[in-house]
Amino acid sequence: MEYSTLDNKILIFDKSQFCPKHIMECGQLFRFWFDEKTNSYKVVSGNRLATLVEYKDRVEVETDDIPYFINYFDLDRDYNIIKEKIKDNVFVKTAIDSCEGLRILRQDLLETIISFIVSANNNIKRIKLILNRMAENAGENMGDYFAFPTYEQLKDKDENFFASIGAGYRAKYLKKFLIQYKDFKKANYAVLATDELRKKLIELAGVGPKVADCILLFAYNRTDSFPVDTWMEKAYFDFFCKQKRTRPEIAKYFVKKYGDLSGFAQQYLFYYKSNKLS
DNA sequence: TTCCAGGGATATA
DNA sequence: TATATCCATGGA
Repeated sequence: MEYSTLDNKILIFDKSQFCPKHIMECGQLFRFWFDEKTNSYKVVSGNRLATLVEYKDRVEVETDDIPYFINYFDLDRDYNIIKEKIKDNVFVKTAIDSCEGLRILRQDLLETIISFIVSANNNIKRIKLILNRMAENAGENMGDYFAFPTYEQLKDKDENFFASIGAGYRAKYLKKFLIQYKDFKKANYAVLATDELRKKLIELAGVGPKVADCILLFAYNRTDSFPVDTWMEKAYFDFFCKQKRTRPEIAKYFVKKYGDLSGFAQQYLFYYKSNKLS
């Protein structure tokens, strides 16, 4: 996709490939805030901030770290080619039309794993609440916002800390995960093939098949993964096939169908279904 | 009051 | 390997 930079801004004129609302509100990240007064989104990734301001003819991404957010927003990928390739089904076509300009982000690994451990059997509003309280109570105060906590800031927190910010029964998973994470990070599993990497992720506390697929897609950019949650299970039965399958089997069904474009198809369908646009 | 949310861990067979 | 049950919390 074409874009340019000017001072502390990234300028994007092709709004069909970059819509702040659709990128932010599709459930792949949780630390963002919409400001009605300025019609803009603020998004925090780790300790970095970007502000997305939408105008009639363009979107401006304001940030102090332009290279980081060029990668974060995956700006060098052409989504119009992808959209054309997966429009094989009227529901996918309708889903894409409902959220054109959605992009899959390249997010920080630790923040993504923690976010999706918290997401299990939870709703987006409460996931955001829990993660923001985690940042406010353990992360660095950056003035206008709180950074997501680093591993060093989290590793000595006990289970009670995570319970106190509302994580519920996931508190013990988070504590156990942090103990496992040091060796996980050291192992450099990023070189593994997607299926092997998924197995390693599932060994982590609080990470099952669905959460692993979210980590694969949103942190490792493995677009040959297809997270199946309660909404995608509904989409499968409503739009694709009446045959009863478990969630991992539904995921395999879609990966066989969409291959390396599975993750994109999944995000369009998730946005469409979870926002009850059908 | 009951159901549900970007499910996972555990027990049981 | 396959199924059933339990799990904190808060909004609908």
